[in-house]
Amino acid sequence: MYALVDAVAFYASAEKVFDPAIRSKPVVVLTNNDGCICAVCPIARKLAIPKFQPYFQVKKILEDNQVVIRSSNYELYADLSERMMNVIGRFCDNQHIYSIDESFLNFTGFKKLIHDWHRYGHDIRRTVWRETKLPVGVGFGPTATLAKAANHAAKKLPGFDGVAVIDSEASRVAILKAMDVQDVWGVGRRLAKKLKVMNINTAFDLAEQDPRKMKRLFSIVLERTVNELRGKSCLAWDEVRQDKKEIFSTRSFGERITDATALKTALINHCVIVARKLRAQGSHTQRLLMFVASSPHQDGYYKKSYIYEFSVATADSCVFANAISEVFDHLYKPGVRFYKCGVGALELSSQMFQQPDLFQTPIDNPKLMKCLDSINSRYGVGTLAIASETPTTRWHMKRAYLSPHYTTRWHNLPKIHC
DNA sequence: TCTGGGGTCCTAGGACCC
DNA sequence: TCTGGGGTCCTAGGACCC
Repeated sequence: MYALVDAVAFYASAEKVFDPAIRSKPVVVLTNNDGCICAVCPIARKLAIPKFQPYFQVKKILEDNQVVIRSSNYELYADLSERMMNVIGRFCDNQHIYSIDESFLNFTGFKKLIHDWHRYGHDIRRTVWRETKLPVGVGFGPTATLAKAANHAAKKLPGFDGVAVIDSEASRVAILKAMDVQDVWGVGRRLAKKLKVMNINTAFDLAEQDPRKMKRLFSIVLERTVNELRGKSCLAWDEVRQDKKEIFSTRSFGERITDATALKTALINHCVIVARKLRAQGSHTQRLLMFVASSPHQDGYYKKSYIYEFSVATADSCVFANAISEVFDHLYKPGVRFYKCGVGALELSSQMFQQPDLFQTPIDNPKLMKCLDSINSRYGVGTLAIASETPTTRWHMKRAYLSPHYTTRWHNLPKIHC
């Protein structure tokens, strides 16, 4: 049995934790740079406020409905996420954190025999609320995809109070029949459109298809999904939590930038993040992609990328930074108003199997990186940084509606007025 | 006069997720 | 005046080689 536990409109709920005054109000949270709406609380959802709509396009609707607006406060969300995951993790010793607000629990071989999954689910919900003031939904199912489907039912279908269980053929059929095919994990807008032309409208319709036929018509990904919906586990536990095959760090700027130094510093910051994530999963790369771009929404769209090939696979921040300095002139173009840039490591391989170069002295310094990582993990990321990371010019993120970092900065501690 | 295979690698863009 | 997220994986199609 699997469970999927996730928070209801996590970012919006997180904003309400330390600000009870807005708990009964409609709240939305914006993406980086206040670009789009990325979280809509249940109260705001009733006002039909669309997710992932550019903010400036719905400004009027938000004002008219007196919706509370918040900029993304990742420092707060990351901290609350960690607390929430710790509480959830107490309910199963095999937990896989899938995203900032979702975690799968695998009860295969669980030490405790659970007779009543409903009750167990409500236990989780109650405990998470009591200890973190975050509302969660819980779904149980014999495969990860069915647990996801149950979780969807728990939160969206009437008659479920935040917990849904698929533990019989009857419950599987009932929940899948009530679920639009587009809400299935792995089926997006485009795929749903094609499926609906074939008269496959609900999750149940999809589950009734021949998996091999779906593979032939669409992809191996959909074949797996169909099998999972039929109760056959295809996303093996260790596959759900497989190492990443590529790792990116990209970001748009709060304001357009034209300055070469600022752009270069931004790229170096991204490559440092990528390098850190690579080391964290024990991977390294021989190919590093770097790109810069102007706004695709405006005329004269400029986009340039470069793939740097190292002679030996590495995850060394300094080596990455040097690579960027080396090829930066190929990317930068004076006069362009840069909107976005990023760095990605492609074709990752395991650090356990490094193939050194016979004729060259090593280009990287794993000991130095290990030292850097342990200092930063102890005293916080950024405590120790490479010199070229430090911004000489400010490029800030636009966050006009930022809430305080209640839990991570002393001067942001919530104050209680008596 | 016209036609013709098979494999690998690369890349941009598509699709999906949160 | 101007504004449009971030991350990962897959695949079709082009280029090139023999």
